[in-house]
Amino acid sequence: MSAAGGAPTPVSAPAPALPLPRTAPRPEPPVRSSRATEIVEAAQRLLETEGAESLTMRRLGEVLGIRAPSLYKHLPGKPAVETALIETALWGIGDALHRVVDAAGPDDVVGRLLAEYRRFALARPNLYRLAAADPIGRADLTPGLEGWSGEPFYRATAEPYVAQALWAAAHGTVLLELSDRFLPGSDLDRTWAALARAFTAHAGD
Amino acid sequence: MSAAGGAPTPVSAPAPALPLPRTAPRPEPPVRSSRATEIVEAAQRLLETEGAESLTMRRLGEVLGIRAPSLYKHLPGKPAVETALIETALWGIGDALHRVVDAAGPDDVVGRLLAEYRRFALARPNLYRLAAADPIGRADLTPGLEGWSGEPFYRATAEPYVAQALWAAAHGTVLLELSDRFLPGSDLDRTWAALARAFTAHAGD
DNA sequence: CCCGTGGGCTAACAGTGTTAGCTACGGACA
DNA sequence: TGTCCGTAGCTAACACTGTTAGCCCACGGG
Repeated sequence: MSAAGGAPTPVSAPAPALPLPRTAPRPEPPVRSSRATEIVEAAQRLLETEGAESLTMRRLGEVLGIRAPSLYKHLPGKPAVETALIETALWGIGDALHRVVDAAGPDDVVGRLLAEYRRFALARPNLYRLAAADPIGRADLTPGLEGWSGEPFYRATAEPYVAQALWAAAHGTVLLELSDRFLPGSDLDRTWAALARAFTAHAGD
Repeated sequence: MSAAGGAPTPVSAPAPALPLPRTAPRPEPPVRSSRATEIVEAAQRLLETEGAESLTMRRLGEVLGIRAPSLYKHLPGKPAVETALIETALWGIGDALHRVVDAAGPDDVVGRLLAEYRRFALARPNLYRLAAADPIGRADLTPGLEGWSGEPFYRATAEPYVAQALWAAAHGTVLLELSDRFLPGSDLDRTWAALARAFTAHAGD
């Protein structure tokens, strides 16, 4: 999987220079009280079944048979709920993608990675959108989680900046697909295929 | 600008099959009353200077020397203000990108296009984020605007699905850069360069 | 003169996140 | 057994959001 080797060898690039965690360990999930865990799980169900606009403190209390202010006995506020959900998403994505990179040989790692990324996001659209919402409370995230969850892209490309570009491209494509913003009638499989092709070596051309 | 032209000829692909507007005319901006125009302009200033959370009807009235309910004499509601701002963004992006494709010869069109896309978004971060927010009120957008503003990507790649992938990739990269979600210490110029390289023909390799 | 309309106003409603303060239960300890 | 204290619920309330109803005044045309 070096330079002139077999398949994935991405676009040749100038010298990489960036301190990167190559095999960061999976971070430890934070310890939460059992009731807090129940609340977060209920929030996730609520988010997926009824959408982001229904994820309100009063509604969340309602599905738990509780009034909204009581939630504050277990969690400091709504941002904490959202952060917990974002972490759920990041752990899920990280596990799924690492699994793909572990399993697949180096033939078409990029394609498999993109497929899994897409599959994950489409299966939990509201959760993915929440995690993609702009002002991520990075200070409150489990340290190392964000990096670890994106690491499979680095493992699959072997060049840091290509990895970042690939990750960003996957992110953007998923977002546009979720928001249904591609031209009506588009065959999105082909869009994803074009993306994979762009990030795969063109030795056979 | 046909198929077997000069340089940009991207990744070779199977048969494209999608009804695509190749040179859609620039849509007509909607006619708004002069007061409504003032309001939208004030909203844009407010959005850029104070951020999205300050874009509230009361605050918007305040900067205009007016109470919030009076705004409803000119515009049907807040979604209408946001739609107007999104249209502003789309027209701006479309004009800027078409200009690039018009001017640049076919050498490194992709790179120039990406650079301009990035420049535009970074100059108006809050506006771009607003336009990127998920549930775009497509029904209320000026017809043809969305397609026209993305058309430069099609002109630059000559293959529809590569164009979609490139557009999505640019979108995702901008969003991550705006949200500061790349690894700290990253040289984003290099990330963008890697993206451009991935979508450029590798004839010289 | 009268009348309508454009463009402002206040009051109010339903909904949001959040805080303060009360209360009831349940387990630990003297 | 009696006391105490923390846990986990509650109601009332505040400040904020978008939005509607209804009032009022100035201006311009028949």
